[in-house]
Amino acid sequence: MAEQLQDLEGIEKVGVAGAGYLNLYLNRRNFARRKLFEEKSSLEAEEKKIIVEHTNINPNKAAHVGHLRNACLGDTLVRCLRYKGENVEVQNYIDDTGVQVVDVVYGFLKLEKKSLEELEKIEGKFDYYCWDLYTRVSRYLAENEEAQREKAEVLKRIEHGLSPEADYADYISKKIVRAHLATMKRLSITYDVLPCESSILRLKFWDKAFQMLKERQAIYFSQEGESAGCWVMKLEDEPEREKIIVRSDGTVTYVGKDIAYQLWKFGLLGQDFYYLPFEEENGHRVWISSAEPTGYDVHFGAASKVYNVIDVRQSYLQKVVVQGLKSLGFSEQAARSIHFSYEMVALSPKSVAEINVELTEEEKDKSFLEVSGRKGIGVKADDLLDRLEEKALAEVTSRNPELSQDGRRQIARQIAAAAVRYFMLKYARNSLIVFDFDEALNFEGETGPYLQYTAVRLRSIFKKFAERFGFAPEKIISPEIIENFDLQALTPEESRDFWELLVYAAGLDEEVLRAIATLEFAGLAKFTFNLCQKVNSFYHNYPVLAEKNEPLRNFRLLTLNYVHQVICQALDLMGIQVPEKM
RNA sequence: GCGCCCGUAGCUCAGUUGGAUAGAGCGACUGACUACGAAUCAGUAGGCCGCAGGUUCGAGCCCUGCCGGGCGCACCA
Repeated sequence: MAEQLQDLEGIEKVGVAGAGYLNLYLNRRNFARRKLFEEKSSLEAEEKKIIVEHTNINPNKAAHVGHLRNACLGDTLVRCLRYKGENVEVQNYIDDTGVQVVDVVYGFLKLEKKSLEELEKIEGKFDYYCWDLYTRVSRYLAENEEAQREKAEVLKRIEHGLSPEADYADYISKKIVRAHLATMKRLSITYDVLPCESSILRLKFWDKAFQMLKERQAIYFSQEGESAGCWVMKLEDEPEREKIIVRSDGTVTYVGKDIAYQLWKFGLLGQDFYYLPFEEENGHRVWISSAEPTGYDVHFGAASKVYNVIDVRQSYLQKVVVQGLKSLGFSEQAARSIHFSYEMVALSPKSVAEINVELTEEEKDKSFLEVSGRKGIGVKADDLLDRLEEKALAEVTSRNPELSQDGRRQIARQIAAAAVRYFMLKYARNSLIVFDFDEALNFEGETGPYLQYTAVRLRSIFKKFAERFGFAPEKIISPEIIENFDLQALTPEESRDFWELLVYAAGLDEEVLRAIATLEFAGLAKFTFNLCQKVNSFYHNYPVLAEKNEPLRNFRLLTLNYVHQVICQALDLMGIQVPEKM
């Protein structure tokens, strides 16, 4: 085997290592030249169009840490796919007519007895206001059967678009969606389109999907048993189980609507929404669906592959959706419907103690607590970001007192966002995160701020280099440095460290492909962290500015410059910005 | 009851389709700022990889059983 591999391109020699191993030796000079100067990304798109759906927060309360995990994972997937060259559309589904919004509408109508005008006058953070109201309503509904009937009536009126309930739902959900988008913007997360459930209902997407499902006999009308009078779907791998799609009163369940939505995503419904601009910033426009013609000639959906970022608890329902596609004969699309599942974020007892909620005796005994909007158990995303910014601001101020107030605030925002994003990515997706403030507020060790700090210091070296030697690193970056530099002249230690650093840094593309294939970003996070550790150690051991030997000095600068580029690229993929100073 | 997930250092977690001596961070302990920024770096200690079988030349990883924890299995979303 060793002999046959002898002629491989870029391979210097092949050695038999024993124990069944072959060692391949790279032609080092060629490898270095290719990595440092020639090779750009060799990745290429494979899909016509990819839809990534993430965030999907019920628009009835503030976003919490669990939602942050979803959005960070989804946005990082989007960034990785785009880096690979894919055409990606980001969707954030808005369940603006669902029971959670109805609860809050009911709360405003019955508990608060507020008119729409009064509602508009509420001061402070509206999403926070609703957070509290939602827990009050939930408690009230649980204790009051008559209220549940009243709420059911409100739900029906909203679904049919009747005033005033539907106006409340529209006002509340839109206002809260704006709050969510503002929260996500703090983390550099944006969307292309916001498809609304209200649009799906009014444009009768479901009716069309229902027709298709009936025609293909993907669902059938149950005559007996518990599901009598319902339209149900049988599960392929669990034939004894059936899932109700249409209730006996003729209304469609959430899964049914989701099947219609999934069909639309693949362009299989033969119908599209209308769209209105919802927000715009830096030339990027976020569109929202509408049930009425709007005059805008824009279209979304019709993808060749779809990722749904939804927590693991919905695995079963996602399976039903995929089965729906399959039963309709769209096996290709079914195979390209990817449920990107991840475990939830729970709270440590210590964190719960900080958020002022009452716990039952049973809850007090647990080692962690599930986030619950109904019970008001959760760390709000904006609260977490505020605390991080406050801490970061204090740190920045003590280190860079000469910077302006605005400048320091800007940096603190970037650091806070980095801390959150890295925190959400560093864990494997099927590992449960037990959220703890002390851990999340840490800026040292394996954290986002550490990565930023590494990049900032590298930049600082480049800046000082330019000041001292009169030219920027870019000026001396040329293949000649490698061609003319005698790699053999390096000490054995530096040679070893240099090659290790270079080969490691060169692995970014491979890491991104792996992340996409496994939908696992913990590896990418780890890769970036390890690279930062290596380069920190490297420049600690091998100074640039103090080096008297000019070729060696330039060679080191070149090395750091390359690694800096890779780190910045990796950080960008994770949605982490690099501050000027910190 | 059935299905899915987790169990690796005191704590939080990695461990690449089974591969060479199981790795990080935090915490603990030692060192390094008159220095390209100490949010850093160098080092020390700390492991029956939940338990028991099995497959394999080789298992933290695959199979079976058990123990412990979590989540699903709505005419809720």
